Amino acid sequence: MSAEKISVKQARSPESIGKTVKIEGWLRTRRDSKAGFSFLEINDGSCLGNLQVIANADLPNYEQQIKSLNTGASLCVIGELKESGGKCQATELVASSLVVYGEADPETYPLQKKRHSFEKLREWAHLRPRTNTFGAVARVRNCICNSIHQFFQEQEFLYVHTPIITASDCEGAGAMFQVTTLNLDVIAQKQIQQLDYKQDFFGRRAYLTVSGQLEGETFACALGKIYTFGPTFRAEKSNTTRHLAEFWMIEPEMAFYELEDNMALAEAFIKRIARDALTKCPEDMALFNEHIEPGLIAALQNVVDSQFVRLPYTEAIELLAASGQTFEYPVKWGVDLQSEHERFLTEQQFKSPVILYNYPRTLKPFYMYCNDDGKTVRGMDVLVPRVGEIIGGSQREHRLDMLEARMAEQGIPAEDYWWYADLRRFGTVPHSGFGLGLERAVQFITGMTNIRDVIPFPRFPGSVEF
RNA sequence: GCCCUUGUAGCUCAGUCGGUAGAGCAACGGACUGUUAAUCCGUGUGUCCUAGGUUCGAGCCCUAGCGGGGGCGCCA
Repeated sequence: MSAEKISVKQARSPESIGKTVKIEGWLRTRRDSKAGFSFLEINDGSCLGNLQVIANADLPNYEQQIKSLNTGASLCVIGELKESGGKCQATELVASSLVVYGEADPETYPLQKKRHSFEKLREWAHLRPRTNTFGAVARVRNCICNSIHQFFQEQEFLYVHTPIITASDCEGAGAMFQVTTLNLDVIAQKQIQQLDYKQDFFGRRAYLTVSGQLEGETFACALGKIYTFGPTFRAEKSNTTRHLAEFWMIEPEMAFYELEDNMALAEAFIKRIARDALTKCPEDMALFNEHIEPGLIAALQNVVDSQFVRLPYTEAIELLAASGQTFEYPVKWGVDLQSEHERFLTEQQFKSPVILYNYPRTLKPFYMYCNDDGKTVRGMDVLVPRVGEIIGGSQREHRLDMLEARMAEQGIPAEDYWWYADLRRFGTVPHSGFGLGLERAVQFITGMTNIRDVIPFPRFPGSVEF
């Protein structure tokens, strides 16, 4: 028999009725009817829904094998797709042959038909993609990544790969993981006090990157518009629902863009990601809307349709001070905004994404463009409901004298950044960029509350099991 | 790093006043003419996180440690 291999997603479509097909996937549940057949539900990850398979008793391995199949078993089914007699699906596959690739012993297989807590599923990170929610997260995450590339490629941005191992501390964005080939055990045995990094692999100290921004700027200052999309590392011992030690970051960098252009790009970018998730993953988004975050779809549609609020830091402080709210951390000009303040602005005051900009220069790193008032810099943060800061960016300081002054002000050794300063020395241009944390975007789109559940294998303090 | 909370069956949890542990689900066996997290009947299941301590007696009280979750800080 010639049978075309198709996905469960294709097989669930009424257009496939009448075809003889081959389906391969994993069993989710089995229901027997003593009328002499069993219902098998197969999932292959191509979509949220399962394919219902009718396994009749005349199959040669029905009594021996099929009747004792359990959740988790892997199968190959060949048969004809028919219109389903049931109400919950359009199609069903009537098996003419069923091969079991591998069984899943119900005594030891951890996953059940019923739902598990996300906390428990984190202990089975290797099996959790087999569940509805994590399958949906994986598909939406993929959709978001695809949107990101399309969004930039359509506008003639170049995808640039910035290094993962770096010598520069970049922006002081956080504690860094050190990369070394020095033998720590030997060093400990010999009780060496002073390490000679000239003996190390790179001849000096090296780290995992905390941002590709500075390297990205070098390409923007040659090729115009670029973006990076890669892994990023922070050795902070952060224990929250929105921090990871290893995460993925998207960093566009654009020559000839000022802060307003940067804000416009960031807004269009977020809207594009949300719109694509809603239109391309309706089934998965419906699951999140129903089981994870009620009202999610309406809220995202509102994000797509509305204008983001743009609020200078100084006005935000005035607004918070006049709000009548009591905050744990009092607000006054010059202090950094805390989570509670950001949450108030985006969740209560405006009920929409908010772009805060023009921060006090003392709060922000040396590379941000200094405004004429001498007090503020052209930095911006995009805050969204539930997640908080999803994007951080700025117009970059492109005036050499100002950059050097700011480095001195913040105690940054200029000699380490000679190549960065060269961009200002030779053909400097106004330019801007921002960084989007992919996992925070996935949280925002899916409504998942813990960032550890939107990345396949989360890294956080004390955790590298998988 | 700080604060709060939690740890009991494969999973979710209950466990009163300190008297040596029990529900639902899953699993297994059976029933059922098309089911949809099927339904109904029956069966089994324990290092009560670990180590000390108090007590005639500890799942329960005390101390320390370890693990999980949440909040804060750092940020994306």
